[in-house]
Amino acid sequence: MESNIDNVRAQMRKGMLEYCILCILAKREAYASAIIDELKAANLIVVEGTLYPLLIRQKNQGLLTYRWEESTQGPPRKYYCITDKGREQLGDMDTAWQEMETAINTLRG
Amino acid sequence: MESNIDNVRAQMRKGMLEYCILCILAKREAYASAIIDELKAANLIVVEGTLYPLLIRQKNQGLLTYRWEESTQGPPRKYYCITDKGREQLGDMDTAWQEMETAINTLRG
DNA sequence: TTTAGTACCTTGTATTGCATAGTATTAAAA
DNA sequence: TTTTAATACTATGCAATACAAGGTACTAAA
Repeated sequence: MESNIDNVRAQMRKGMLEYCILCILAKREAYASAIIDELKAANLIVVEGTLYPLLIRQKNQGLLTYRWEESTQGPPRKYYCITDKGREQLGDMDTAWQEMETAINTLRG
Repeated sequence: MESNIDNVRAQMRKGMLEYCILCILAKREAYASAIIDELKAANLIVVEGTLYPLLIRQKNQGLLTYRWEESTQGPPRKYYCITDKGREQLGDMDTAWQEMETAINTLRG
């Protein structure tokens, strides 16, 4: 049986990963593995099979673009960067996040 | 077409309502309509069809109990109150929430 | 006795998030 | 030359949420 808190975390995380991706790419462009590393550094464990569909979806929504860059350590890397539309969406997400923080503080206080 | 921020809010909210219910009931027992009112006061709009199944599930998980109380303004009310197990779960959820806050601050900072 | 207000509950469904598992490509290392 | 490590990508499907819509039942007032 799965521990309860794991499920709680999983549920809370839903809808947050897209926000996290935009947060990362708002600071600098990055390729998938680097994004995964940064998420891991923030204690959010994400695997490739989770991240790629998200990146593709955000790219298709016009929130991201990408460019190829050669690497001496394997195949070319796909560097994603945020678009103007992506920054706009990120602003909306900041707002939503702050509202959620406010709501929790109101209820918990 | 639905506005983007509404969708963002909806996604972020997923998984948060159970936490919010426990937050409310940790302060005082309440019946469904009162819970909806308090959620609304925190800018979280929830309808009955959403709340009732959640309350029933949390009751079945042993997180809540309830007692009936007569009302002079209509049918009896079902007052829910949080159990010890519910407070334990609430503690886990507080932890998960704080971890999420930390993660976002790390990524956004 | 009908109507309005309050309260509780159920069912079905759209959405969709994301995990699992597997494939393909490149270059360096053995 | 073969293996390994790093990277990119796809397909499939489970699990879970929250909402919409509809139903039941009790009380009091018109």
